[in-house]
Amino acid sequence: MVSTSSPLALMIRKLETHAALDAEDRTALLALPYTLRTYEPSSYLVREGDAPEQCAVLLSGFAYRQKLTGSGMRQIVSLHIPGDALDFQHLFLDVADHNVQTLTRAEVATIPRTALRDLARRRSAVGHAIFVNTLVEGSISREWILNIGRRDARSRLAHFLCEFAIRLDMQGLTGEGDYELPMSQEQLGDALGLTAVHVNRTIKSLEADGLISRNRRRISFPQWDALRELADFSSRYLHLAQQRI
Amino acid sequence: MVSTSSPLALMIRKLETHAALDAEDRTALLALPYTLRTYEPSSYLVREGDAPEQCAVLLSGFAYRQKLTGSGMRQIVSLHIPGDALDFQHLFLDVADHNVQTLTRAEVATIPRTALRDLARRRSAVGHAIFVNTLVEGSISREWILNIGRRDARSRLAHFLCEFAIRLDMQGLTGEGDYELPMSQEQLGDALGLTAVHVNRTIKSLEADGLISRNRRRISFPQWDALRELADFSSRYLHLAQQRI
DNA sequence: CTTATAAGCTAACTTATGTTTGCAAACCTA
DNA sequence: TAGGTTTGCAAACATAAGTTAGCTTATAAG
Repeated sequence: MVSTSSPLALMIRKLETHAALDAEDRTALLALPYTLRTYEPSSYLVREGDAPEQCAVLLSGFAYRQKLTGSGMRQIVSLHIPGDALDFQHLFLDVADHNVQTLTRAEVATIPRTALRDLARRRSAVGHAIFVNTLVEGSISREWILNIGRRDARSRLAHFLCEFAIRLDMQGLTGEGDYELPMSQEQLGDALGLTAVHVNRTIKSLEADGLISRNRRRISFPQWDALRELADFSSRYLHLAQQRI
Repeated sequence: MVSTSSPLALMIRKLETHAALDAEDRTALLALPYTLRTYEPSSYLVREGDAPEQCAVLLSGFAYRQKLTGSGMRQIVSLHIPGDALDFQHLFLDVADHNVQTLTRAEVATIPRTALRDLARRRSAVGHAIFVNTLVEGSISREWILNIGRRDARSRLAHFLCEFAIRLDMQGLTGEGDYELPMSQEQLGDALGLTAVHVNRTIKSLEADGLISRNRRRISFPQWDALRELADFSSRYLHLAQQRI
């Protein structure tokens, strides 16, 4: 497996959940130049309209993509956990169409996009892995559209929580069966297309039904199957079992 | 430019809006094996759970991607116009995570995914063009999440109409400044996360304000700038000016 | 031409979600 | 310890959007 000594190891692990890489691919990825930096909560990593020359990879902490309406309303369009690449878009798109912001304090490795682009071209398995990663992100976006467009607040929140828990599990970032949800109810609202007030109501309602249980932002799922049922959650869209070609 | 004699010419035109292809790339694309078929309205081209071996390209007519909730509610997650590839996802993802359905009668070319995959690997400009196409689709998904999550019905519908008109224009499919909107109000609702009744109210409201004008499904925009303003529409997310590398 | 069907339209009513506001607990930072 | 700031919580109220249902107008089929 991958050496855990390099900060990029987690990104490689993520890429390998959807595509096969051989030893040379991994070596080449580990040989990529990068710079490490720690960001405070709410720091911008990418701003809409920017022409980023770097690709950011999240090593620890959480981040999200976000867009703003002309009148200043915020919509979080994706949530990212350690190991996620935040910037594969900008390998080939020249202008950022959304903002990327840290949720918590976060360590980020930035790779010059030319280096990554060259590697993707040189080693087709790497290019393939990046492409598949992008496709899976696209699938998640489609599920979010469904979730926001057609599920009521309870199911919508439940679905979000299921996705969050499962993605953490897949990256091996899970604790004792409870999860630190790293966002305020305001931010949850921004992710779900709801107001903070209604998120609060909805959390309370799930809690009252025994579907979640929590202590500050630490949350656990005493009736996982019931929650999953309410959420109408199927993990197909995460493509976890993607055959590695 | 591209010969218009081949049915695949329109797909090539689409790919070239975001990436440069040389003569050899075009020749190779035109040499792809394909079968032509005409589908009736509402035909399924891909079903969630399928493992498609073909890539579908829309030559004429309209189509959409769609997901269903456990309780049977439908959400349209993207809309497609002639020239759009409906299936680049399935070049590298093995199981479909959504349904693809025709909106109108439609001509579709299907290409064996192995052939396209090989070509993408052999000619990196083609692979690049496909990747960029996918990235732009991802950007559109993010804008839809914002649209559905944070804009009210009037802006949401206006935004949808702006996108539709501009995308048709870009593909050169536009008439005299009016557009045939190929969907029922029910389907519009499914695309916008609204009910058909509310779509009707909202259309009427835009019409009463003189922002749109229509005759059956033929629609025109007597005050384009005002509509665009209401829609909070910026075309950045369509990446129309994407530099062709 | 007649009928059947789907699409558009409208109205009355219900409800989920948004808005505003205030307060209290937790958290930071000095 | 104090003071400011963010977050969570709650209640009262407002409203956008959903629901149901019926009626009209196109379009298609016989």
